[in-house]
Amino acid sequence: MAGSDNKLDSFFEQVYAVARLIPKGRVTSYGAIAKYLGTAKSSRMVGWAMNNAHSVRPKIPAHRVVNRIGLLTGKHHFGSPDRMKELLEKEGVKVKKDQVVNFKSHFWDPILELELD
DNA sequence: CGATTGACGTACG
DNA sequence: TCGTACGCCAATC
Repeated sequence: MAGSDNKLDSFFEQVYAVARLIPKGRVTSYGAIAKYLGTAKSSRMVGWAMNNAHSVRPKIPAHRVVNRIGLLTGKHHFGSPDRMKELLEKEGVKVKKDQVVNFKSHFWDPILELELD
C-alpha cells in the first residue's frame, strides 16, 4: 500500500513493539530485545530507543525493561528514581536495591515467547 | 564537522 | 571468577 506506515521499518519502532508486548508483571532485558531483532551487539541502541520512548505514543512500558542482570539502570529516566521501582512492584515485581528480585522468574524473553515455528 | 557519551552486552586475559 | 577492552550506532557537545 502506498503511504503505508512503515514504522516497523525503524529499529526503534521494533524495540517499541516488543516493549509493548511485555506482559504485566514481567520484565525483559535490552539484550534480549536486541537479540530478538537480530542485533544483539547493538544492545545499546535498545537503550537509546527507550530514551526516545518518552516521545513515543502510546507510552512504552520501559519500566519492564532492565539490563541483563535485572538492575534498574534506567530508573533515573522516569522522572523520579523510585518511579520505576514503584511501577514494577505495582505489577507484582519485587525490587530490592534497584534490582529485580527473582529476576530470572520474571524474565520474559521475546525470543522464547514470540518464537515462530 | 569531529569527539564524546550512553537505559548494554560479549569477548578476552 | 573477576576486571578490562571493544563493538554498536545515534544523539549531543
